[in-house]
Amino acid sequence: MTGNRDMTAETDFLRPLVTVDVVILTLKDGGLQTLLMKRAAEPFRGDWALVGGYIHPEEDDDLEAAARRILGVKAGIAAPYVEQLQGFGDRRRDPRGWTVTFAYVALIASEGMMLSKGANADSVAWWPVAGSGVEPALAFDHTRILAAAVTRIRNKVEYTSLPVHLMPPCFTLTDLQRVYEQILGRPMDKSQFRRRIAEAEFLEAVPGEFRLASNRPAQLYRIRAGLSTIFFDRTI
Amino acid sequence: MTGNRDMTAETDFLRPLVTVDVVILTLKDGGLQTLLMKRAAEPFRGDWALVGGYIHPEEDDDLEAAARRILGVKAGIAAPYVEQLQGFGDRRRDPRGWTVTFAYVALIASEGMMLSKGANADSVAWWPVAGSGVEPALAFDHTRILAAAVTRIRNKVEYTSLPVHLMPPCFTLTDLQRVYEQILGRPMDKSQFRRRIAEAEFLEAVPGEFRLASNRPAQLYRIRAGLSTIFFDRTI
DNA sequence: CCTTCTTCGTGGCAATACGCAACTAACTTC
DNA sequence: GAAGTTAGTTGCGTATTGCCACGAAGAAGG
Repeated sequence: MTGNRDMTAETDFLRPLVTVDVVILTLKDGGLQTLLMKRAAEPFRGDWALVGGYIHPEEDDDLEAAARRILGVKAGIAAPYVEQLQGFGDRRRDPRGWTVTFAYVALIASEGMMLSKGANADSVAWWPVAGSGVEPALAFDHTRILAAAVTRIRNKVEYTSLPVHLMPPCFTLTDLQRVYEQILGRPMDKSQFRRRIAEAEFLEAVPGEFRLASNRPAQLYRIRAGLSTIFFDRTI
Repeated sequence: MTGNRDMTAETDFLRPLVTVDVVILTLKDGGLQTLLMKRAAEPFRGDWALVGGYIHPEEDDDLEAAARRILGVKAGIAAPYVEQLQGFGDRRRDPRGWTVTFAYVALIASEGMMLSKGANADSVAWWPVAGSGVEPALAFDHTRILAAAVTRIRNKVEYTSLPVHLMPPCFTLTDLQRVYEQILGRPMDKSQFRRRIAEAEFLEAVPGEFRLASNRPAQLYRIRAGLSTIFFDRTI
């Protein structure tokens, strides 16, 4: 026992560095992909890592605001779907000392991703997610964080409308079904799928808009105004 | 812009105090109840608050270890079901300055709860959860944390075997059904309930053990060895 | 203009699951 | 041994699901 720890004033407790790490997921080339940055500084220099940064309490009102700011500054991404995943505070996760992180998951549509190089990385790239992880070993405990994120999203897709955040503003029901199928890794029945979407009533047809090809045109849909993620009664 | 923030060494970033707050839930008197401590110190002196404490990075291997240690030290509770809920880091949540917390949820069986008075509280009590909260206004943002915990647990009960952690080591299927009903607030069909439990195969009959009363005795069950929380295919 | 090709969107069952309620079982009490 | 109470199972009408097929709507090509 150190003896004096429990008697010290609150401000004498050990204070860690606090970061936010964001697992950015999108759908590219028929599967989930995540945005990683190659670390330019020690520790783990040269390793791939999640997009993350320190919280600036003076300008970040809360944790989600910090996540969104970091998303903008480090990856040039604005206002996607952002959800807190979990905190990680293992005392050995950072060789520099005790560092805790709040992990977030962000979903963005495949389009409109402008990648800007961060000050702390010399490279940014999309990596395909195989299983619940990615090919290279990641810095810190980021492999574990990524796995937790992918598991969370896969589970949630089973009973929510979460994949709409991976879609462009207008899309067809077939498009949406493909996205569900790619995330869940299994084919779904067209008839069943459309029944579920219809009774959840979170989409609306865009009047007069159709996707045209050399076949029957498909109705375009968009998310009904004011609605965020919908929870279905049962699995989709 | 302060100008010098982004150029400082990592160790110069603002470091918050880091706490763990545990929402302890049990089933008493026919409903969910949560364990609260009356604060003996400022701020919020005299207000009720969640059981919480500072992380001791030298002795807590990770966040869950800290939660379990605090559970033991502050509430005298050992080894129940513990799950991380969410992190809260709003810069205004603590009037003393920036403090972040990792909120946990703990479920314990109604029996075997020895309440010990913590150094920082002059009173400990169980409060019934009405809706998703509790009658008194809580210290800090604990009302919000409690609401998030109750919502999480209620949702999870719909499709998991989570309520077994609120049960004694041996129990009857009728007991378990009552627990589900009390948490979800609605009656369930006996036949349906037993089918779901049977096909999930996470319970085993305790051979020869029966609950005796002035009527037909009921088979006692226990959780099968090595199993934790089960996710059902559909809602129970 | 008519045939072919492709994808869209809906409709039609057979099989399964669910909700509901009755029924039997087992044990105590009077 | 009749009454009362809770345990545990069975049966059945109805709703939901899974699966597949059919018609619709366009482009392309002869």
